Amino acid sequence: MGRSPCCEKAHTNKGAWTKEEDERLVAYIRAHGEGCWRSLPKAAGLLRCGKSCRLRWMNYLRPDLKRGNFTDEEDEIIIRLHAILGNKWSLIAGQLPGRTDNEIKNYWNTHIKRKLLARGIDPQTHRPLGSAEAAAPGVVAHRAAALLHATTAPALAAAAARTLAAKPTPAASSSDDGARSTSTSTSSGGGASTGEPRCPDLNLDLSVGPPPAADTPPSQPVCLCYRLGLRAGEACGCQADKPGAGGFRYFRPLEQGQYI
DNA sequence: AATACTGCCAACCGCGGGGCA
DNA sequence: ATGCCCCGCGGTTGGCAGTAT
Repeated sequence: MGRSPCCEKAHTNKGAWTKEEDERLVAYIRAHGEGCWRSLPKAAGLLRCGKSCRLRWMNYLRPDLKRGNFTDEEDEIIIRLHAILGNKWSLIAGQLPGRTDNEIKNYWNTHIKRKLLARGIDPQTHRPLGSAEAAAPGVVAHRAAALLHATTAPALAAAAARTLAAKPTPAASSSDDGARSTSTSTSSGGGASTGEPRCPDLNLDLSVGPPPAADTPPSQPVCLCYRLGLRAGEACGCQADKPGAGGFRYFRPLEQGQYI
């Protein structure tokens, strides 16, 4: 087939963005909004490919980005979500307003992995280090799929289930610096599951039963964030306290014996 | 002071999926 | 039904800054 290159590479700049380029991009998006990234560079007078423009905007120039260090609370949210979703950085980022997938990915590889290792937890499997058992792909995938069976957010659930089915605890980046310095004792996946929680210090039981202090019966759709112990206005980006409002991320637990 | 090493992060690359003709 | 186009994602790389020797 052969996909054509995304841009005329010979006529595009690469590498770090200059202040002028940033200003042009911001000015254009302010005036026209985010639109077709492929045609944006030309329209904005930038010698960049559309992908580069999108990345620069998404990861650096967007006005709603939260700059600065991650809080401990954000750390814990990332860890919890990673235990369920694996390296689905965009999904994780979706739960952390103002943070980008790239930022979270970098932060994971440089900080959180080390943090987990210091706690004696394998950052890949979220199991105690030294444990002979690794998470069983099938079991984990099925469990995640069940937990994330979506009603109004099929993409999220499907992506999570797909990911975990394909690679339940995706290997960390093999070449990045964080991995270079920390990814030594991790297992390569596979092996039998004992049913033991992947991360014993985290309550990841999202599958059944009402959430804490919930007045919703188990069969009701349940917000993933809510099940993770988040609340709207906190790190949770949805509006779990406003039923019926848009932007919900609801997940309905499967009935007993139900499979996806 | 110079050099080597390490950590961090912005940016790039290639692929997969969805939409559309 | 098929193929193309575009977007978005995850993995990876490169360069800069800080630290150690």
